[in-house]
Amino acid sequence: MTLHRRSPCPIACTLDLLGDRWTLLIVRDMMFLGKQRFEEFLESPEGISTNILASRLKFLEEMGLVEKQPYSNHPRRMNYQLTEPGKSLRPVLKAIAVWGLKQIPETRIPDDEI
Amino acid sequence: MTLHRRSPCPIACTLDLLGDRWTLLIVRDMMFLGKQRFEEFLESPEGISTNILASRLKFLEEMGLVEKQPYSNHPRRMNYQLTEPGKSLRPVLKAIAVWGLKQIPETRIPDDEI
DNA sequence: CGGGATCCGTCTTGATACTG
DNA sequence: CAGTATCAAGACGGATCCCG
Repeated sequence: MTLHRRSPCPIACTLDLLGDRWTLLIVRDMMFLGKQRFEEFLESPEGISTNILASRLKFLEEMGLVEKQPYSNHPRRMNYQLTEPGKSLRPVLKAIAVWGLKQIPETRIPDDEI
Repeated sequence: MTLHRRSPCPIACTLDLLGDRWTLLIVRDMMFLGKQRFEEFLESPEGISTNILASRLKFLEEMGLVEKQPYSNHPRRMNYQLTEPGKSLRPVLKAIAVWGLKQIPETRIPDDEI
């Protein structure tokens, strides 16, 4: 969540935004698992905690990668969806997944993930 | 530097290894700028500090992504080079760079970077 | 001089408890 | 259900020290 830009390098800047252990997992859940609600993200096996999830969702929203909308007529039910810039992270997640599958033993794509 | 595996997901596992603001920048310096020495990494504009650099280099070595060798006949001069698994991160860095260039304003590839 | 290790103050993370 | 408050633990950064 660093907002200070360390250099003009696109790799450094992207890592400033997304270089942590959680942010891209939320994007993964949205992109490949179709998750949209706070509680759904909490259910992922990595076990993100509520304050981290809230702060990352807010940051993704501020970055314009995610949009938050009220869910139909439920009072406090929120819906998080990837924007087009958010969806454009797909090749990044794909490259990371491919590398992990090849280089890290015993990683695998769950059945419900594309 | 988390060694605890949160899930079998290749994205989560890769983020456990490389999901921080510094590790992939060292790989970038090796891969695109041909840097090989401690002092060269320190010179990058992002300004990594010596303790962080030392710990990340050690971790990359432990992961088998980097190899450390004595430099010719200089006594303590060390040489850090990417192994084949390390070099296989190229598509990941490429995808990150492409995304950053397109989505983050005022990022650019320095002239000396490919 | 090159390559770290160590200390220390600060900032960030994350687990848990709590709230509307 | 969807978060916020709290607070301990860890990561960062930078200065300095050390060692061949």
